[in-house]
Amino acid sequence: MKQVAALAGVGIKTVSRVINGEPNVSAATIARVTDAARALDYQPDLHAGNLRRADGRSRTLGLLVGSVSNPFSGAVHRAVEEAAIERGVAVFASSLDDDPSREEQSVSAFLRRRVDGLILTTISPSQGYLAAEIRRGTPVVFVDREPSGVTADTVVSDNAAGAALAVRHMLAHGHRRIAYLGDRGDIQTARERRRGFLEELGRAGVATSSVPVIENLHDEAVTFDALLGLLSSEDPPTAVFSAQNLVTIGAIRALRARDLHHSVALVGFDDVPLADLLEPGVTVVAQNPQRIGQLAAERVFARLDGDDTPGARHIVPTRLIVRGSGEINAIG
Amino acid sequence: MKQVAALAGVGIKTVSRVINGEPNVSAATIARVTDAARALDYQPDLHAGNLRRADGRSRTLGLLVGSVSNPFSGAVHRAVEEAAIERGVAVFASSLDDDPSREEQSVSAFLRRRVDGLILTTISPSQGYLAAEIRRGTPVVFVDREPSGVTADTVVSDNAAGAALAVRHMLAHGHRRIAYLGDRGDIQTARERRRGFLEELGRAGVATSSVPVIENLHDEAVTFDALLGLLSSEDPPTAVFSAQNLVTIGAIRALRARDLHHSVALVGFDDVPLADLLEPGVTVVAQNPQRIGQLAAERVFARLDGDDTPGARHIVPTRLIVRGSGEINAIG
DNA sequence: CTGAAAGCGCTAACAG
DNA sequence: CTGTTAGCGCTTTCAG
Repeated sequence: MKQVAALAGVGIKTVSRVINGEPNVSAATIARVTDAARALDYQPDLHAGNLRRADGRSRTLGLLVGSVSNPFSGAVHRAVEEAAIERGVAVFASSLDDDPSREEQSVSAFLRRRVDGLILTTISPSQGYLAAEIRRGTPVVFVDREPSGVTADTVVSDNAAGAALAVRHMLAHGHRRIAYLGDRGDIQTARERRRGFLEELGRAGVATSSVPVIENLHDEAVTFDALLGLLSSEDPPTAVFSAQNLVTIGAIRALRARDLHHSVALVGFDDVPLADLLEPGVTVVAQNPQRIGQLAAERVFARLDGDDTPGARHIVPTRLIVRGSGEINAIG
Repeated sequence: MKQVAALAGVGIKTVSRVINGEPNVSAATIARVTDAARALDYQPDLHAGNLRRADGRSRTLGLLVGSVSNPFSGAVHRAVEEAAIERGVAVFASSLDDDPSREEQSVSAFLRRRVDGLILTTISPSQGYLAAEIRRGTPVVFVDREPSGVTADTVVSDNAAGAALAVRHMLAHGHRRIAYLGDRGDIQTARERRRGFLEELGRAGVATSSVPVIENLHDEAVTFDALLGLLSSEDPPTAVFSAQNLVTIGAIRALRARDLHHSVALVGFDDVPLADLLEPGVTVVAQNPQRIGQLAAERVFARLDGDDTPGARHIVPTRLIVRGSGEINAIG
């Protein structure tokens, strides 16, 4: 900045004024400063400025998603970035990969870089470590999973309701023996989906004690093996509810391996790419990750703009997409 | 930091020493400072430190990918983050979305935040605007697409060779009339793939002037329409080479809509999720985005560690994955 | 082993 | 309309 001032033959403060578009600078001076800045390829140091700036804003957000390689996370990221870019805000994005140590590590990395707000997918048993930061006024919004130990804005799918919807759909097609294939039990979202699933079965009069429930499935391979085992058991299910993305794919593979994809029903939670091109098409309870990301960003910016209402839960509806695999009727 | 120093009853510099793990502090003092920091939930301001620090490193990278919602970009992002996290470096990730104005805008946002290095996917006709920054010593690595107007490390797939591989495969199955469905012509990578495609056809003695080449396909819908048109033409192709992710998906849909997916061959460039579960399975020339991201990160860190060899091109091989759609023989 | 003073690049407050 | 001075939170340098 000093170099620019020297080259333009003005004071350092005038350069600052031009860079920030402050009033009270003559057009000629503006032009000279602009030229000098361009000539030197000058980029203002945003962080140095924020050190002294009144609002102290870094125009930066920290985003922690489940896994950058999951389409759900990709969509959330995209929506957040979209909203951020409109406000000239940059986004730090990290992957949780369902590793509790990475959660705190990433948050700390964000905080050291003085982000203006945090959008977090979490896995730790408690987010109490964020209480002080939230009290200090940093907007924190939880996405996809509800926090524990702190109160803050939270944006989630209607996990239990969505799972119930899937169950009702399968019940309507005559199924009574529906298996639950779920993600890790330490993931809050997974527990919600299981709850919705079991409660709906209970309401339909199915003895939930006899329902095949397999959890801690976290990738295709593990799910594949687990479902194969279940299909070979004495009393195999006539329908399967797979409560996550990758679990659904693993389930598809297992059903195909046993050539049961046309006789055992399958409904997945969260949409799967190309699901409509498979045979049969994969019926899913689709989430709305765009909306989740968008809402999360909205909440952060509302807080930054002064909203100080208490943190609330925002629930984004899911919807059933019928494609074939969920409409296979129970036999007998 | 002042507060921590006060609470611990030491000087501000001692706090600094403890935070940075510098030697020459007594164990007792370390303990007191650590306790005070924890009590106050103190997070050092990384940027304030870098203002004065000798190396001036922000421990931050800027990453610009094609589109966060494309699995290819997701994989690159993941690989870069993986490598970065090992070194305690955070990653800013932005999406280009093939908008030239966003390219410079994002780079500028990164630079204002004083990232240590840049990993960029580009779309502008020239990256000359980066010349000064590169000269200044900021490591810049281009991924997926080669830059124009500057020399720097570049990590790309062997686009032309991969396209040629696809062509050879289809020629071996008796095809002579192979259509090319490609992405936007202003994308360097797309031009390379077309070149590889046409040159290989030429080598096989096919008159390239008669080859159906459709470009500027950038999403499923446009591709769908374009291929439908081509299939209805007087001399429809017996095989299709789709030179990009989403183009491949659009092509699959079009072939199915005409019920030609078992009679017209299809080979795609870049892998598609669940490609092996479709009927027929989708034969592709797969890229290795993990390797691309990893290599790019390696190059940035090597530069930061002092490597000052001239910028070079790093080519990541592709490989043909045979799944069915590419092995349909030409009729007649 | 520890602290005081100076300064990184910038903006706030005030003076001209 | 423009420049000067102080200070943001930290590290450096140098003195105890």
